[in-house]
Amino acid sequence: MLVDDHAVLRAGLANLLNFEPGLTVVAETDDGDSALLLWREHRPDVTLLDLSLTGRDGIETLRRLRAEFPEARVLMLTSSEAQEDVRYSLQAGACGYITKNVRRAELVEAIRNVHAGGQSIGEHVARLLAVDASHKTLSPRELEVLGLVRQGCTNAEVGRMLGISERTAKAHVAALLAKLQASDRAEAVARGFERGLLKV
Amino acid sequence: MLVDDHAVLRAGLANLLNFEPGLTVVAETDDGDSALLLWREHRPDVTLLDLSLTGRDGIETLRRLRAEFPEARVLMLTSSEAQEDVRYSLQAGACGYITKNVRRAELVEAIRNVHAGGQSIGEHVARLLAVDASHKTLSPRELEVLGLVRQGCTNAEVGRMLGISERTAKAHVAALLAKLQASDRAEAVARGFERGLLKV
DNA sequence: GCGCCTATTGGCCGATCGGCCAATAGACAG
DNA sequence: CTGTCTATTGGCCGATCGGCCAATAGGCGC
Repeated sequence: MLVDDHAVLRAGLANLLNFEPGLTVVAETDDGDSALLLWREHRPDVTLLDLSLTGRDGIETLRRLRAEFPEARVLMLTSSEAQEDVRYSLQAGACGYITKNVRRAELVEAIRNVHAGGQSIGEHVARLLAVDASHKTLSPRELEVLGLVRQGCTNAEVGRMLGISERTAKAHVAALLAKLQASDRAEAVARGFERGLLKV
Repeated sequence: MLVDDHAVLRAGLANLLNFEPGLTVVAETDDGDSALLLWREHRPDVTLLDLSLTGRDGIETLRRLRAEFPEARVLMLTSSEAQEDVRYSLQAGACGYITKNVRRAELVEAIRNVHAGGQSIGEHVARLLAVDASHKTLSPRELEVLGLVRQGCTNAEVGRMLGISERTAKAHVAALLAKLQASDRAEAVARGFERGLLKV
């Protein structure tokens, strides 16, 4: 099954995969919610899933799918190289993660691999994971603060928005800077985008 | 001709377009430099061009192609919705700009349109252009400063890096904040990413 | 040639930041 | 039950920031 918001890629992919012996595309959609419906209906052996979908995002769709069907085998096929995307995908139960610039043969191999029960991580992606592993994860609160800092909030404003004292906001920002290895809030925001914590 | 760093999409697209009466894919590549070579050799009626390529980026490739062959008709086909990407593409002489989540029929229509000498701007993209038009453009120097601010440089450091006084660096940062409508450097960095001035 | 934009620099100042010290309370895991 | 993590708050201070004033010089278009 194909789940991707690029109809052109889906069509092309379907065409391509159907020519591979043993592979058949049984369903496709650009929408996270209908992906769940289609999965129930078709029970595909392998699901190719993009991160950016029309409705709900790919990670959320993956979580819901795996919650309902733990046996679902999902191979992330996306163009995002953000470290957080990779990590959250695998944590949410994806069997693999490859970027869209793979060659045809690699994709087919990854699909067969996942179908056989294996894991498939692109080598480039594996490097991202390694880098990511050295990162400290931000707490939910810190993520919230990062979002406000991104909007230009001062520490006092962050405090007001979250109903906490300015002092506490400062503590969160300080934690942010340390975990993101940033020397000021501007760099912290940049790191947030680079790591995929912040989206455009 | 297809120029896109996603081999899978290229293959699919080629397959798909070759089924359209009157359309034939004569060449494809994932690399900006070889795109120029292939254009010279094949003189395609229409070139589909992505922004992210293996070597040189799409905008640069577009500029070089148009410089050498002003008659080249190029339709940008990309997943970027960054305002600057749209603007620079059209300024560099693209005949159209559509995002990869178009439906097949729309893509084919756009190709025929561009081939006939028209312009093809997706409606979603047109809205981005409208928003972008209200933006003031950053000077090259300001872009440079934004890049340093992103890295966490203080005004003094920016001055040192650029061989100018801290005071001048401050002036540039002040100009940045005004043009990006940001209240501090953190928000300026965020706006930079949102507008496509900064890349992950 | 005149005007606009860009790049450059100066002084001044209050607001804000980031780093240092230390402390309490709740949650969740081992 | 103990320990680690998160969230919370306080004071203090030098460094940095962003905004205000104004000025000069070069480039580019009308």
